Amino acid sequence: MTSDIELTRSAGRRPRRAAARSHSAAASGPGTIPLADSAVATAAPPVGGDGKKVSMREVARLAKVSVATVSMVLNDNPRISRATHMKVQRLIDRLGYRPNRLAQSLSGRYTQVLAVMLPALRHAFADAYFGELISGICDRAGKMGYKVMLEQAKPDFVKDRQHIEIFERRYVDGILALGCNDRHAWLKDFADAKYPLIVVDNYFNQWNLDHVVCDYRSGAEQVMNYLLQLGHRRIGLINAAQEIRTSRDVLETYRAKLAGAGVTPAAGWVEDGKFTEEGGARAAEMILERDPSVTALFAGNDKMALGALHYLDRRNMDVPRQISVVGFDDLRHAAFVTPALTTVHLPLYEVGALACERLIERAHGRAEKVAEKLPTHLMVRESTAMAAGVSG
Amino acid sequence: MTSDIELTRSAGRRPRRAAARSHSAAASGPGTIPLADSAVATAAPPVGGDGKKVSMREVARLAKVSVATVSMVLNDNPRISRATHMKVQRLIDRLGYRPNRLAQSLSGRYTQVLAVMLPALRHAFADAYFGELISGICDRAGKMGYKVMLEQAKPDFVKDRQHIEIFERRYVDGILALGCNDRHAWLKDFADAKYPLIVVDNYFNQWNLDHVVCDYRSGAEQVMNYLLQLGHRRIGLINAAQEIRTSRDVLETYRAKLAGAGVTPAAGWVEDGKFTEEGGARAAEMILERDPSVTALFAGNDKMALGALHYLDRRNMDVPRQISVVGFDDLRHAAFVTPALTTVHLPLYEVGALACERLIERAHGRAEKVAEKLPTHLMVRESTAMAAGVSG
DNA sequence: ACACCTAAGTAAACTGTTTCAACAGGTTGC
DNA sequence: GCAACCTGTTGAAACAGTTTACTTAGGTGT
Repeated sequence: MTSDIELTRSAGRRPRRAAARSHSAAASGPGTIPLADSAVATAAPPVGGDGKKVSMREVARLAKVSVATVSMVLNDNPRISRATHMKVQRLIDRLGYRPNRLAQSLSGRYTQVLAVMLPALRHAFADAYFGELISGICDRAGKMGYKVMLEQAKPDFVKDRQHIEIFERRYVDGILALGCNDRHAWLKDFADAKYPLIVVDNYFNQWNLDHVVCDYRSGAEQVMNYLLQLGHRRIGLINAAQEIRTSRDVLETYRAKLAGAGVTPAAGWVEDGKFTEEGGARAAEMILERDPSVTALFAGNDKMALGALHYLDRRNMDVPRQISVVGFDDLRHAAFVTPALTTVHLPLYEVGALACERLIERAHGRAEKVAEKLPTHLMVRESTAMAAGVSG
Repeated sequence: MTSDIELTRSAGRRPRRAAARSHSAAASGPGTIPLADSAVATAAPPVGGDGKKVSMREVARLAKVSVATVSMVLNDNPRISRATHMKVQRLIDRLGYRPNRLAQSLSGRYTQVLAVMLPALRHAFADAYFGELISGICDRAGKMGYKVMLEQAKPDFVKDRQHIEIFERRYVDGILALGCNDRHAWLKDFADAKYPLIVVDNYFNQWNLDHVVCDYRSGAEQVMNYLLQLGHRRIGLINAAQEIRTSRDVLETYRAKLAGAGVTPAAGWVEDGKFTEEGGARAAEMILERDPSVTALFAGNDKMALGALHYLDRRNMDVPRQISVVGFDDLRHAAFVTPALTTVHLPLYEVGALACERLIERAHGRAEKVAEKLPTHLMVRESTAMAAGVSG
């Protein structure tokens, strides 16, 4: 690459003292080494340390106990007496000793790390939807003593079986899969629950996978009820990615609710908006070109709704007087736009946090399947009004 | 918390075979164990494995070589003969053996993990600015065989010295610090370059820290030159966070350029927009209230510029005919707004990627300080025009 | 007075890899 | 004919912890 620095693991030789420990111990009886020997003498907390990093062995030597005892002190094992515990703990504090997590994980059962798997979209990280989920995940993980690793499910990643490899090579204890859909066949490798994985904000019927989702059906129902109540009958749907189960839920709810109101939706009322602003604008255009009498547009996410608003603004159509627009997500941004967007609030932060917690439980032996559904609610703002021609 | 599952590390007892290896070897000469013994017999690739995870020892035993040899095969050590290399490699493939990364890192020098440190903002992950940086970081890290860990510099995190601890406990090889400012005193712990850290898209004069930044001064110069060329003289600045060096660079450039054009900026022309849409809107309002004759607003980031646009729209002011607006960042969103935002393009993806690469070099022994400045350029779109009263 | 029990602590095995020092066995130099 | 070198391989130490099985000392029960 652009650097000529060696990046191989077999780099720079590290000096290995040949069986030095046992000899020095033999030279003077065990524990006769004076305490002032090392960092103990410094009174101040060892910020930056004296260079050498202390190991459990060092602590044990200075405390005149075995490494097993130090380990047990660290893990609050009740077999250790109050006095020894205090003695060792004090030394730990004084030396600024911190257990090496690699050694702990190697020896123990857990890595205390989770992977967040993002779709291979170029701008997945710059997306407010994923950001909300990740925010919830990171907060909860931190509280539970876990670290979070970022992964992207690129074609190569899956082809190389890396989704399995991060477990086999003991990188992580579990995976939180965001933004996945029916085409992500690699997910079926987790259907047997051999390695813990939780699908976040989507679910699958074809594979038996753990999941934590928002209640998209109920959200869509609230939107449709509300629009129908406002007198809308010719309602367009800007949906997306039919390979996503929750998107299909929205579409099905839309159809069912229209049917329930005695309306047969025209084929032209539904258009794919590809989850983007541009797509949403284009979809709005298509729908209104095919049927200019449509009085409301229901978008499958806020981004597409904003795109639609944008298109309508360009066409000088008055939202909400001429046409109503509803989104889905309730991103921060949605409230801060003209007109402020009526939308379905998804508890994405909570979904992320809960998924994280359940995943950790799973990794620690929880047997029952995880299948949680969190409630959504409608945020009525300024982009919706009575259908034109209906008196309030 | 909400779960009663044990989360301690000292969980479930794992059976330990007592010195079984040496005994079984004694029972029959070394290497006389039949090959069909374990997974070797299966012809198909071991997707999912046979349950037991294979270690290097297992591979060595079946290949009738030492673990040292297997290790050298894995690391392509030239001291291993072609024949042995092939024999061992074939077995590795057949068994689906994957080296344990914890053991590798424990034994070796590097963890092959970097931390991305984000500010403690509730919505840091949902931010397009950070998203771009992280996207660049993750891509480059992946290409260089590194994993990326997410951290948030919350007050507790720093108070507990966790920014040091992630090194001491061998979680990571280095830190990429995003969104930091002069108040982040914890950064000075890295001034001595004891542990590798690179400040991303900001820099410090008070602490000697590695950094990779966009050229904010040059970006601001381009904006000011352009606005002055269009005839603007009464230019408002919506800036933010003066504890950020690059923000001060923008402010200083703004003042210098105005002075160069013989303009003394009124005190009321500069207002803090707090990097948010809401703040940008409020700042625009303040500036225009104090001096309604201002003909252009220059915002320190796109979010604030969008907020300003929004405010101007609400006030029915015509952008760009009545007033011009310029942003800074060039987020995807900026191009997709009415009117499309004229802004300074920051190569955030590239900054992230380069910072990542330099950090890895640093972790691997690079001695020279990292201080890179990437060029920016003006994206002229629809939100700017000749100043009112100036003929084109 | 002896077996039995408990509490507190320890030695050693174990996790899975890297790397060094040593070592056979074969060439080559002189 | 033997010292010197080279090649390929190995045993074991090292990394830094956890956990098990054992030991020792002291206290009870009968």
